[in-house]
Amino acid sequence: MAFLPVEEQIEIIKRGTVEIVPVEELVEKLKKSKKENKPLKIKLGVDPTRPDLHLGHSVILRKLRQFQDLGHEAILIIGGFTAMIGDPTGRNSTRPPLTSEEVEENAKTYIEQAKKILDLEKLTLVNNADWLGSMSFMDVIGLTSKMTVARMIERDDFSKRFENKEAISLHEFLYPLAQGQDSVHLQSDVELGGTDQKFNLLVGRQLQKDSDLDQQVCLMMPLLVGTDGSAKMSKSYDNYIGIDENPNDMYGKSLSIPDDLIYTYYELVTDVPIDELPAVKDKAEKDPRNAKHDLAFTIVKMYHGEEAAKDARKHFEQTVINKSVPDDAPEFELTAGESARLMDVIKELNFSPSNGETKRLIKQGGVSLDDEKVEDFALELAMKAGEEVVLKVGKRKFAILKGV
RNA sequence: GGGGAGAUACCAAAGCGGCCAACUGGGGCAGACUGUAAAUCUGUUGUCUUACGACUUCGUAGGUUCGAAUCCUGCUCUCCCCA
Repeated sequence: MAFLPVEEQIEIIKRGTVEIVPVEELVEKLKKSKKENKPLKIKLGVDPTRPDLHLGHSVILRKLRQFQDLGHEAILIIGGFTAMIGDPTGRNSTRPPLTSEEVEENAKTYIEQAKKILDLEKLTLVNNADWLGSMSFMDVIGLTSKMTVARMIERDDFSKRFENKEAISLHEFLYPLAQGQDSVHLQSDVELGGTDQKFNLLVGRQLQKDSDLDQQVCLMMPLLVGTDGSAKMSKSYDNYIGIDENPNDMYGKSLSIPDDLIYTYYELVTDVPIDELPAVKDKAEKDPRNAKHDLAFTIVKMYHGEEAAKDARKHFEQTVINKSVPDDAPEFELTAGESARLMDVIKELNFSPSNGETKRLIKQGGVSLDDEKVEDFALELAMKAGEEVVLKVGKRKFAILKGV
């Protein structure tokens, strides 16, 4: 395929990026690639430790996809070997290493989800255990000689852990080197990573130079702030929107982001064309309510299709705005004439993890039957045949109880 | 190799023989409010039990005691200082 003019490529590549080091080299590489009609090798390494992808991961995967669409070669590295070390980046404690079986299993799940974003047909998929695993101890020592202790411990995450008197295992120092070695092996032209990966990406550049290779350009994407509006999106902070999540949750969670993140989300996680972004920004400021609903709709549509997005919008309007029963509330059958404890019904519906929790909910007015708050937690239900009662637990758990 | 400090619920962090299911903050959940699953305010936050209460929990295994998160011993792990 013919490559787009370099300026146009750059414009697409720059969308949402925080930093490209050095950008001039990227321009040169793109020029050369176009001239020789040879795609660039774009590297992205992923750690198969947490296989649940969310919008935060999508930021960088989408960037990789954009390179694919521009005709370049996307190389996704499953960090099979590095996962057995554990990336210390941004961590305040040592990661537990994985076994190779776990890695394989996680990698499968990862790809299963990543295919929603990447073009698998055109993707080069590799596992760094294939080359890192066969290095000799001597090779490893050779690698370590290229890095100084001072450089390692001046890194934020290490120095913080050091100051906080937390453990840093020696093997964690090898992580950036291993990642850099990937770049040497693949002879990558560009490596993608979050801003927190800057150090690791730069090590790749250095190691390539030491091996007399062309140096990769490092492209850093911002870390997407999660739905809480403060910390980066992460499963452990529970402020994430998973790309595999059901449409209703996806829609609702998207709406829960603070208003000032609306534009950022449009820019980083949606396909809204670049030339429409200014208008979107304007709308986000002037009409945040609708801008956010549009955003939520767009996100659900991307991962579940238009129909699902419409349904999700409807569900949200029904449950949250009108506080009424959603169409998709599950039904729960009760034998007519027999009494059943409400607490048990709630437990069977999985609406509450324990009876203690259920009591608390009831005490606080969080449970209602046909819009009437339940006050007695020992309530016994006795349904007549054909009777229907709407049970609401908490903010958004609904069920239709049916007498059978 | 030597010396010292520490391990508490989802996280952080008090408690240091009974009043401790364990202060406090964060998080979570609920109620009110709201364009919102945002913000704010209030309440709540081990399991079982209608309730009285019972049971499990303070790194781990034992021990002392009427009684232990709190005292003693072994073990595991972590941190600091010196070499």
